[in-house]
Amino acid sequence: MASDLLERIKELIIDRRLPPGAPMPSERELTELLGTGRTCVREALKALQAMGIVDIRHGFGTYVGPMSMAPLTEGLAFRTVAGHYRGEDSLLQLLELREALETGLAGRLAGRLAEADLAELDALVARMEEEALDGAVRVETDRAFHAALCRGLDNPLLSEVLEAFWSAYRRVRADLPEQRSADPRASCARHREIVAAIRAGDSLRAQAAIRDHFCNIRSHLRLTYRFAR
Amino acid sequence: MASDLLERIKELIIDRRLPPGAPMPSERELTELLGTGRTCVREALKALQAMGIVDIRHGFGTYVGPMSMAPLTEGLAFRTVAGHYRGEDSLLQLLELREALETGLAGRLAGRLAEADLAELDALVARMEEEALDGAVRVETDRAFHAALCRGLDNPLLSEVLEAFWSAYRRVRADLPEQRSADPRASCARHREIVAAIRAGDSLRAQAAIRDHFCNIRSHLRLTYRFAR
DNA sequence: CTAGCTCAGTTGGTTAGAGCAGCTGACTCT
DNA sequence: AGAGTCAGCTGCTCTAACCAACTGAGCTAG
Repeated sequence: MASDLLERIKELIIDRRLPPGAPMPSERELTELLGTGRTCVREALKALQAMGIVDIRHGFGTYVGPMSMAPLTEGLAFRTVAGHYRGEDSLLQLLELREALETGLAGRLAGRLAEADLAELDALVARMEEEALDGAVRVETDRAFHAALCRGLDNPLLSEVLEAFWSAYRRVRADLPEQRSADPRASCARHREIVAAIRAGDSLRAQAAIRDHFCNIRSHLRLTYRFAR
Repeated sequence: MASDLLERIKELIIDRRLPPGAPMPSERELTELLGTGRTCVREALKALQAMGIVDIRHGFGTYVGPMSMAPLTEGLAFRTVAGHYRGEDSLLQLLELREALETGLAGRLAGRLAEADLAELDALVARMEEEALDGAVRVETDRAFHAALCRGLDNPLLSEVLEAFWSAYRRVRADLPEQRSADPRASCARHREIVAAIRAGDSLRAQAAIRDHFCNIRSHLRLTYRFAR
């Protein structure tokens, strides 16, 4: 009877055309509305929260979630860590996933990026080079670069999914102890080449640059694996 | 106090190296183990279930989940439907996401697919053509084609993510009423071209074929949008 | 009159206890 | 030996009460 509670709450959101950020009925109201106990309502809401559909704020209320892809990060990171500890090359798989997506992106992106976006990418690479001199590139800078890359596509979903993959990768690297980082100088050069290729409108070159970038990361990853076993 | 219950249960899985399918402690045991009420344990488990980390079976027990990307489908489909009803081109975004990923895939796939896989793809296209004569291509056949495509990559994560995107797209199309389907005959030809390009080892041609395929779907989608408004 | 505090009333968070419902396996009766 | 039953696991649902976070109205002190 209360097994399709999740669906019914989803329907409620759809039917009422509730936009992200809109307040949901309170737990007590939902309890009456759906003719079920509060426990079940709460369990359903928790599940919806895990999916990013709903946003629960203690003492304040429940709201329609931002519908971002952020929850993906959670599951993906966990899956990857768990797989890693069981001896799978899950981190490598995650990296390949990102590579496939970004490669496909670069193809469509080349020559279609506004000069403003290109300038921002230039600035980010410049900052990377600065930071590389001080030792290591800040994580935020790298994230900003990848985020700026797909902004030009005008596809929020794509951006968020990529961001989620990136975060998951990052998180897993942070969770796993043994890590050796790549040469930051070489990494900068690769980033610069990516921007150059896109500016030149050379789709093939852009893809090659991305692939090259990932190939480098991958080889370092493999090194890590070898030492870990 | 019980706010990081989720994390603690995840840790439990990691620490005990529980593989997918392994039995979790029962709710009552977890209650004692974590020193908290049963309600909270259940809420946490529900959330974990929504992330695919745990698999709950009534009257049987709770098990470590398959860690598949299937839950992604849920959230993605909902987000897309909700966005659509609010006037966004969310379905188009989802389609572009798939396109970017499959394009990136095709690049790496070309020439690297075993003959056995290619033969299977051939067979699937042949079946499509048969079904096209009877009216419309069965959904299962299309799914099988896309699934077979990435099997050659030996990257389960990639396959699952793609499958999740595909399912979400499919589900949304089914949920939304107004739909006009593409010409099945033309669709078959495009699928055949994709296989041919990959067999030829022509990375560029394979990408073009995929792009072409999606371009066709997209134009039909746009048509649908125009009529819907 | 205003700045700040307090408190009542909202919301979600947590707990305990009871009973329901699905599944398994051993035990019993035919 | 086979079929049916039942005890004992599991998760599911509900109730009722209380805790904790936050808001906003209203009061108080400056």
